[in-house]
Amino acid sequence: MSKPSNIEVTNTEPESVDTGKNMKLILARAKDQRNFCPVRDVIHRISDKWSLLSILALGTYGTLRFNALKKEIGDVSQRMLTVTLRNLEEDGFVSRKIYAEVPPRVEYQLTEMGEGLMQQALRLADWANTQLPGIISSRENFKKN
Amino acid sequence: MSKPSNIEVTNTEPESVDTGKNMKLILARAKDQRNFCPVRDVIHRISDKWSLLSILALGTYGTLRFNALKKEIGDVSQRMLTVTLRNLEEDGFVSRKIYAEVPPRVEYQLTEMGEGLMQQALRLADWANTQLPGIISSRENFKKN
DNA sequence: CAGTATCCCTACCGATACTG
DNA sequence: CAGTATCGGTAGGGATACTG
Repeated sequence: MSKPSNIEVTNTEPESVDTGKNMKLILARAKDQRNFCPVRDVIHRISDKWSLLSILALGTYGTLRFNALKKEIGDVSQRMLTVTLRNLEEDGFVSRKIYAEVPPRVEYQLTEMGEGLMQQALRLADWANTQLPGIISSRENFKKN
Repeated sequence: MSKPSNIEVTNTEPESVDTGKNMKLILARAKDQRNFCPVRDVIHRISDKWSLLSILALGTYGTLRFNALKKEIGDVSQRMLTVTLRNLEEDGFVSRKIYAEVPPRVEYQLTEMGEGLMQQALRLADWANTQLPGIISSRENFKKN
């Protein structure tokens, strides 16, 4: 649990699925790390209601103050934006700079790791978009049965 | 909402982040689709507690019966495995074949789309693993302040 | 401006018991 | 074997009010 000494998951070939014994290793590790799995961890972080939108907004504008970000996202509550940003900051995806002024000014921006996360999200978005028609028709088909 | 006529997100270059006006389009669409966004949809599907593990198990073994899958995952409740599999089936990631026998036999396996989803997950896993040290140290640093 | 603090509501999830 | 049905606990999230 200390350090991930050897990474079994190294899908450099996006077209092919790892098969056979390698998959068993991956599965075994996934089960092992049930309570501390980096994948689930990252997914959990971006799967809440506002993280992705916050990351996308920061990626778009570079730097945003709290209320500018809030206005940009639109319908997020003040509380939830604070919680979201603190979590992202804690994990190192977002940096937070406080300027000692009155009234206070706080600026948020993506860290390098945060930009990496956004790229992962965009990738997933790309794939999801291509799959969308299939998902929708599958759902409609499911309803009928 | 009917069909995604033009896909703006086409990150074929994994090394670079889309910048400028393209990002604004992406952000605008993400906000627009707040209540029906394919990305959030897919993320939401795989972000629950058991979907990823189920997909990984099915990807590993190819075909599994309900109780075999349950045993493989280990600590999932019967109810939650049923719910998880139904959701995955509804979206077209998992197929479910019922054999008219007594006692009943039901076999689950990944669809083609499900294998695609697993590949996306493995990709994300790969990235997450490389980022893990950074995330951990960021968290520890955060605690101190 | 950029937050906390409080309350409350809902969705997810687990345990247990029952069934075709 | 492969599920439902029911209940109850917990975490995510929103509304509102207050503050350095």
